[in-house]
Parts: sequence; structure tokens; C-alpha cells
Amino acid sequence: MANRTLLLSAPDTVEGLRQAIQKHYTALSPRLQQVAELLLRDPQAVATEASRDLALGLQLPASTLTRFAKVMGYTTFKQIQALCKQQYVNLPRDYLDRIKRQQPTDRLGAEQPALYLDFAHAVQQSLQMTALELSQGKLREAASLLRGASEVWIHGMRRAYPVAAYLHYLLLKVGLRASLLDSAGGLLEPSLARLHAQGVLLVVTYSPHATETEQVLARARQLQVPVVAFSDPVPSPHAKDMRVLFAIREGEVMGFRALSTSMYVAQALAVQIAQDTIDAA
Amino acid sequence: MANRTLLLSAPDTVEGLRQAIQKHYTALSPRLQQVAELLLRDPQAVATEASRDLALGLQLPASTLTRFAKVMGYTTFKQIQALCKQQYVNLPRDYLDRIKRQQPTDRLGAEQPALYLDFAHAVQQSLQMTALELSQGKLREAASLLRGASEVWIHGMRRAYPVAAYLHYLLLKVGLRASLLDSAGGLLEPSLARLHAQGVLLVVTYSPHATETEQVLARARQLQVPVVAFSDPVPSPHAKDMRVLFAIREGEVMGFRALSTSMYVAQALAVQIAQDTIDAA
DNA sequence: GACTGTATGAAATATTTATTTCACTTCCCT
DNA sequence: AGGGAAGTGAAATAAATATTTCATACAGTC
Repeated sequence: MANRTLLLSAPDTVEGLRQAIQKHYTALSPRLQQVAELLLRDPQAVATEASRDLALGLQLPASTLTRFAKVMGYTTFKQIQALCKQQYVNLPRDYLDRIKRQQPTDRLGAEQPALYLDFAHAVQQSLQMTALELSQGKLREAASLLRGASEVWIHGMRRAYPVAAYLHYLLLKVGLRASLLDSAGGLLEPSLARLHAQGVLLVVTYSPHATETEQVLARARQLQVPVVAFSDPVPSPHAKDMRVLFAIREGEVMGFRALSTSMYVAQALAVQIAQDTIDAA
Repeated sequence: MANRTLLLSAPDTVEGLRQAIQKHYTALSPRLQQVAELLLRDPQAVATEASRDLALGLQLPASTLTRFAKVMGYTTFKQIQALCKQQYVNLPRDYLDRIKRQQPTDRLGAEQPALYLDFAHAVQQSLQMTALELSQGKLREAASLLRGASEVWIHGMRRAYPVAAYLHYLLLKVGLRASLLDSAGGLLEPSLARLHAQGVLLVVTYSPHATETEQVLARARQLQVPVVAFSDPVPSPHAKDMRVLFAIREGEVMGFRALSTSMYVAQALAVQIAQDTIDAA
């Protein structure tokens, strides 16, 4: 009457579930095997699509999914969905929580798990998300804009400065005429006077934006200089003036936001330019 | 009565939506801005979590989400959710997996992989290796050396310069007395004359080493200034003079070596210093 | 070829999730 | 201050999604 009851106790990670499936696969009925296959093949679909649609895709009734969950020891299929969602989503937030919670309290007793490992993890997450969201189109657009410019001005203050400096290095290396706009020696103002619409402004800025940067952007807008920007996903009043905007979400530990991902995007941009230059020849 | 009706026609990609948000952000009401921010900051959450939970996280009623969708030109918030889901389902699945599991890049044949995904992979490899090899002990030693210095001089040329600039920013932020030694205005020589053994030299250099860097190191050795170095794993004649040496193997694609991992180590060092400083209080 | 236990799909029900409505507030504008 | 438009939250309604039930089909056993 009742479908064969539980084969085992419910794993609470996707990995555990995968193993359980591998182990008991042959003991499952044909329809249930289909569900198992889906789970191995495309856990992401399970995470994002509705059970109804998953069932449709497999050409079987939704009840089979629920049944599968029961057989695997869960009470509902929703639990399996939740598991899959976690796998792909929870990481960044989870991480921030951990830092927040561990910050003030325990310091005395046992050796604390090294912070830098967590941090590496955060960078990795940021990198992965950025890599997936980065579109070839946007990269190409920025590259062609920069390649077509008679001159490229690069600007970035404070935390953004290292990225600006790297872009400067990279653009010179790929043969562009690039210069760094900074306030050293009070030369920012005079430099701004020389912007023109045949050049391109490449600006790196994270919120809260430096006043110098505001100034540079205002000037660029006034002179209709095209702008390529590296920034964070926080909305900015200047956003609408930017021709290409790379919104980069960096990892953060104890109030230190990282720069690794921005450096990555900078490199990707330089390589795109190099490649276009080669192709054009 | 009715909330301001559509500002525009509904974008049908996440990227388009992002741009629309950036553009009209300032025209949105405070609550709607909150939703906009979430969408920029964490589209993945929008893809997987229920609107009810998203609203909960933002501490506002679910109706606001629907309202947001209306204002952006959609008829329901569900459409936005669908958009976000696509983003993660439609993308080349194998790359997600590849990046995630850092499997070796094996040719899949048909498709020409986007180059920037290969970088992401290379960077991730490097990051992982470095994080695993980085020892708490070494980090602590460097941190205590720097904390104990009366002054920290930071030096890095060319490709190393962005890292040096970042270290400069970070060390100032954690309250150390730090200055950048560069050759701007021909001031390198005179600055070198002022090094002394109570300070610490923090040098970033990758092979082949810049002549200025050689000069700085020679001087430090002569004056017995302790040296903390960021470098690559290539053996250097100066290695034995360095008190702490972080050997960082950066990923490389098409002759462009990355800097992401060096930036990571820089941050880890700063965090270690910050933590020690807190503990000491 | 009846008997039994499992497997399956369709429909009914329950639950969750999203949208709409409406009353209330707030912020202008005069 | 007074009137109106826009903004907001809570509750009601609608839609969707998931689970349960049940009737039937199928396979193996005697």
C-alpha cells in the first residue's frame, strides 16, 4: 500500500544526499530513479524551479517528487529544495553573519579557526559571482571604447587607488595612452581642464565616494567625456552618466573590504583589449 | 493614489534591469530604493528566496516588492524573480561547476570558453593554494614586527606598486605609521638615507626585480632594517635577509600575471594586525 | 487466472507565496 | 493650518505550489 518507507535517515547536505542516492539508486523504482538523476545532474534546477515544473520536465506527476523525498527519509520534498538552495545562495550572507557573531565574544580559550581562511572563502565567493555575472558584451564594449580613445585618464582615490594604479600599469602594457589623474601636488584641477570628448575617463570608485572623484565625474559629464567605471553595486547618482559600469561586489572582513575581485576584472579587461588588438591586426 | 506608474518599459535581462535601477534610483521612494539595493547587491537571493522572506529581510511588507516591480514596468514581482533565476540557470553550467570545484581546465571541445572564466579559475587556484600554505605563525610574526616598528616604509615598483599602495592604505587604516617609498620626484635616494633599524621595510617585489627595489633592499641590509617581503616563489639573492617572506604564486594567463592573491595576503596581514591591536587593549 | 503487494497518475486538499485593496500617514504646497 | 498627492503597512484576496488521497495498473506468486 504505502510506498516503501524510508531507506535511511535524511542527509542534511547536498553532498550527503548525493552519496545516499548513489548508494541506493538501484533499489529505487524507475520513476524515483528519474528524480534521483535530476538531483545528481542538476541540483541547481531543483533549487530554483518549482516542483511542478521539475515534474513537468521529467514528464511525471508532482506527487513522485514528494514520494521521492519520503523514501529518502525526508518528510517533504521542500526540504530537499531548501538544501539545494542553500548550496548556491547562503554562502555570502552566512559568512558575514559568522564574522559579526565571532567578533566581540570568545577570545580566551581554544585556538580560533584562522580568520584568513574564512576570508579566502569570501574572496572566492565574490570572484565566482563576479565571473559568472561578467558579460563578454560589457567587457567588449569597454575594451572597444578604450581602444578607440585618443587618450585614457584613470582616476581612483583611497581604497580605489591601488586598482587605478593597476589599470594604469595594464593599459600602458597593452599599448594605450593612459595617465593617472590624482591629486598629487595639487595637480588634479589643472589636469581636469584638459579633458576632452575624444578621450575616455576610467574611474574606480566605491561608496562612499571621495569628493575628488565627484569632482572628476562632474567635469567629465560637463565635457561629455565617456566614462567607464569600476564600482560596487551600491546605486550612485552618477551611474546614469556612465557608458560602461562594472558593479563589483567584494568580500568583506571586519570592515576591510577586499580588492581581489576588482583586480581580477581589471585584468580581464586588459586581456580583452590585448586580444582585440591582436585580432584587429 | 496609485503609486507613480511605470517609469520605463521592463528590461528582460538582469543586466538591463541593473542599468535601469542605476539610472532611476534617485527617483525611487526610500522603500523602493531598499528593494533596488537588494537587487543590485544580491540578485541570487531574489532568485531563490520567497518574496515573503526577502521582504522580511528588508523589514518591509511584501507589497513593497510588488510595487517595485510595477514601478519598474513589470506587472508582477514574479517576473523579476524569474529574470534572476534565469541568470543562474541559463549560464554555462559547466563553468559554474568548474570554477566551483577548481577542476583542471580540460577541453570540452565545441565551445570556445570565454577567456575571463579561465582567469577566474587561475586566480581561484592561486588563492586556494596560498590560503592553505599561509600559516598563522608567519602572519603573526609579520604582524608583530610591523606593530613594533617605530615606522614602516613600504616599497613596490611597476606591477608590485598597486600592492604596495594597498598595503600603505591598509596600514594607515590600522593605525601604523606608514609611508610609501617611491621614486616620484627623484625622492627615493634621499628617503633611503633616513631608514633606521627601529623601523621596518615592507617590500613587494616580483622577479625580475626592479633596480630601484634592489637599491632599497641593499640599503636596508646595510642599515640592518628588518624586512617583510611579498614576493613570488622564485629564489632571490635577498631572501636570506628577509625576516618574513610571503611567497605568493599568482595565476597567469596569456602572460598577464594576476595580483588578486597578493591583495588577499595584504588584507589578511592587515586584519591580523587589527586583531592583535584589539587583543592588546 | 485470482491474490497480493508495490508503483503510478490524476484529482482533491492543504499550504505557501504573491498581489490587491484600503485605511492611514507623511510631506508638500499654498 | 488645510487640502491633496504620494508613500506606506496590514489585512484580504488571489494565485501558485506542494502534499495527500485514492483508484487503477502492473508484476510476481501460488
